[in-house]
Amino acid sequence: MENAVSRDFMATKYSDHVESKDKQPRTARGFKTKRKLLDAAALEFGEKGFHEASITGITQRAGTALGSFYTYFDSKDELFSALVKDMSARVKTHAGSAMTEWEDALEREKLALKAFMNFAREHKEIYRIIDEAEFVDPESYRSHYQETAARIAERLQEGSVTGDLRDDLEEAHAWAIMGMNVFLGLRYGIWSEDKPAEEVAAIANGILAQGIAGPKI
Amino acid sequence: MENAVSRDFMATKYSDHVESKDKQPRTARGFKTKRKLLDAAALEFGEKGFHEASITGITQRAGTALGSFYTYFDSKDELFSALVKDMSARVKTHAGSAMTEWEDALEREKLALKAFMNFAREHKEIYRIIDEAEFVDPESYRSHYQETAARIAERLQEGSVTGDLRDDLEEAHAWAIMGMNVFLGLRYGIWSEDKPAEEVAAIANGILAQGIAGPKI
DNA sequence: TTGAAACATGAACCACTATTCAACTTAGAA
DNA sequence: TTCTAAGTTGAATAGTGGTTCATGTTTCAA
Repeated sequence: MENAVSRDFMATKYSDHVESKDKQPRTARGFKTKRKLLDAAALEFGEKGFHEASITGITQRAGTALGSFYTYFDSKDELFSALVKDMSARVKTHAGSAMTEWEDALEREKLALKAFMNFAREHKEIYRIIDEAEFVDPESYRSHYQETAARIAERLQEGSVTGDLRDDLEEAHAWAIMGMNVFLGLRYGIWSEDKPAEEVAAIANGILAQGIAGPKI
Repeated sequence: MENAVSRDFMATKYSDHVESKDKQPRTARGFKTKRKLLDAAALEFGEKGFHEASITGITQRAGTALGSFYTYFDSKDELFSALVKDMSARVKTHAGSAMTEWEDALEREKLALKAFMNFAREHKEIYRIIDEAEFVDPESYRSHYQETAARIAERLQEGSVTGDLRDDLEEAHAWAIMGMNVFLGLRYGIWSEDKPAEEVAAIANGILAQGIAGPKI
């Protein structure tokens, strides 16, 4: 991001990915338009999915002309890809900022899930866009989950060091936890909100704390 | 399925869903052609995904004329939907038949995961088709996971009764377990097979058995 | 103030592919 | 064997929507 002009107008939201050269806006007006397109696209993709979404729909939502889209993006795919990378970063940021205060490693995981669930509820379109990336932009999808798992694995590692957690935890444990979180997010964040995030997080945490086995005799 | 003619020719694989009237084959030749189309479609959708897949590609793989497709299916969507429902049933059947012999509820869950992982490895296209249903045929997708979760919940219930499991398990626990399984299946079944199914299943089972907390002091 | 670079506009273009259909072939019951 | 329903065929149709581009407008540094 070498362009120093009007840096203030860069969306804090959408500035973290590498963009194709020559399509960067250079004036305040340009940044504003690009931002409108990005926001509109998130809505359009979130509501309709990649294939049902149309550039026309996006530009209409954004209140710009059809052609303006191509002033800032090379193609529909490129836009989607940019969006996925950005959403991935936002999920990461949000979860990270929710895990600042915790007593032990288990509590930290509980906070992570709760944050994820609330984020999913507030941004259902993000959930859908990342999920659809499995088919539209597989590379980004893979990166998203690999990186997420890596962050979880790191936390587990730290928990092992402090003694909060077992010391034989590995990548697969991280994937298992991530899977729990994602599916609970889908069921109780996206599909329905019939159970408080706190409660869902408590249930998942219960599994991590002691498993589901019956009391030993 | 009221048609009694040539019932022998019905694919055991693809006969479990309700089909649109008037498109059923009535002769041996017809059943054979429909079967070829279904198999070809599973491959085509599995490889390319719904939107990249084409009817032309499907009929070419099947070795039939383009028009023959519409002798048996109303549309591309209808075919996909039929496929999803069938694959869902196959996953269910496969998992069920793998859980016949077990000592306790936890072992049963381990068998379920191992069966699922092996199934995913052998039928990667099924995994992808069901996953893509989230966007192409949301109803079927929802049903698939709701029903899967319901079966898990039932097993948990039984485990509670026998005392193998805690007695406060509910739907959310089933979803958590399902999420674990699905993500482990994705990571160690579809993306890579670098870890034996047995080992992955053991890890997940370890979580269910005792959680991931460190030894109490 | 001014002129060149940015940006905006939307009609037209174009490639792609799901679906239709009318002519033709095959199966199998009577 | 015969005749009709079932099945096959692939060229033609039709609708869609991503992308281009020539033209007009706005911005802002000099």
